[in-house]
Amino acid sequence: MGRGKIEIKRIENSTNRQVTFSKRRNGIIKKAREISVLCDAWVSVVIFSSSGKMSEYCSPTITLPKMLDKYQQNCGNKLWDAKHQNLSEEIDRIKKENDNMQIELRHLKGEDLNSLQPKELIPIEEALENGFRSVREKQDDVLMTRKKNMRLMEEDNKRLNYVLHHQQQQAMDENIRDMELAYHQKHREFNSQMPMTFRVQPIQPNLHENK
Amino acid sequence: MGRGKIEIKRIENSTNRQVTFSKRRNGIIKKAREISVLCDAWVSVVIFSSSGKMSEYCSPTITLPKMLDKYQQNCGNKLWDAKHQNLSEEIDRIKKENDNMQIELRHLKGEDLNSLQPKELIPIEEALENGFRSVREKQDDVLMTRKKNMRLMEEDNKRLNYVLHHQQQQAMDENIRDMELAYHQKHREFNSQMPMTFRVQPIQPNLHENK
DNA sequence: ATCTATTCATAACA
DNA sequence: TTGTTATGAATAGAT
Repeated sequence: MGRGKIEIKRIENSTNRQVTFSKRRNGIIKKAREISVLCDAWVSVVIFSSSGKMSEYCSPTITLPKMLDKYQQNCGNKLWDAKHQNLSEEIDRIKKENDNMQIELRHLKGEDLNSLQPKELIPIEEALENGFRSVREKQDDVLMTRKKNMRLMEEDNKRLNYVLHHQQQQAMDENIRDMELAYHQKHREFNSQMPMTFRVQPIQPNLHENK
Repeated sequence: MGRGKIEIKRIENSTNRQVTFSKRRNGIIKKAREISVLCDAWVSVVIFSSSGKMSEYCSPTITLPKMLDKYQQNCGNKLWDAKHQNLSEEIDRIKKENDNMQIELRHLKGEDLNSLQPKELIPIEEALENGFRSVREKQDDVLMTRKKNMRLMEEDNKRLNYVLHHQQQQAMDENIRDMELAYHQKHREFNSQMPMTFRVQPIQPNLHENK
């Protein structure tokens, strides 16, 4: 069907293959829909293109899971049993792993030691010693770091305090100078309107001027 | 296609419906096979007639279970039944438990401590201390028991030695007595056939008899 | 089932 | 990708 008959074998031209795929996929799904309407049939079609894109059709009034249940009932093929078995096995495996870890943990915590042979205590003791040593080292690290930070902070603090104090001092000094200036200014103004005898003499600041 | 166009709706005539079903079903499966060959596609077709008869097609190189796995991956639909789901959930649960234990174990063994907050080190240290103490106690117990057993064994040994020695002594004494008896007997027989001067005199054992 | 007139699907092309 | 069309395929109805 088409402009020429084609042989049923893989279409080598990738573009052609893609186009043919699209058209034929639509054709199949149309046919599936038709047969399910015309003949009361239950149909499921799942198609993956070579590039992995999925298309599906499933008759209305039924779902794919139900279809597959029916499929299992019918053909006896065990669709999920294999999968099921795998899961069960994995569970067993993990549970065993779990139990072993559980036991190891309990032993490390000093529980159930009576179930052990005296010789088996030795590696546990060693593990505990190693673990303890590591934890202690880590804690020492933390402590050291903390102390170091503390020291740095203290130094920083000291420095800041010093700067702050210095600035305050400076500010105060400036203030005093300003006050002095203002004082002199005022006096000059004041004295100029006063008889000499009433003029107020500066007390301290200018002592050196009189020397 | 056919002697006349048909409307796509349920075919009321049962015979016609059956015939049409057969023909179209073959058509679909043929098409499915063709597209899978022509286009490298993976196709699964499952068809149930209204009377419940099943037909299927699945691309070669793939099985229906695999198709369904792929289907699940693609569309996220849960095809598996509840039982299956439960298993999956249990696996997840156990795996998480496993991971937690794994981490705890590593921490107790002094590994991966850098991933912890300093505060988190404390309970670990305590656990290690407790564990260590328990193991030591257990070892002490073992030692004590061993010493005690040793002592008991030694005492037992001593006792046994004593008993053994005693028995040996007794046995020897009895032996000697027997020998003496035998000796006397023999001498009596012997001496009775001998001149007096040749008679052998008992040496030690009977010294006290001569006193 | 088999046949065949007809409709349909689609390969090649645009 | 979409549409067109010549052609082969599918199939409805008859046998």
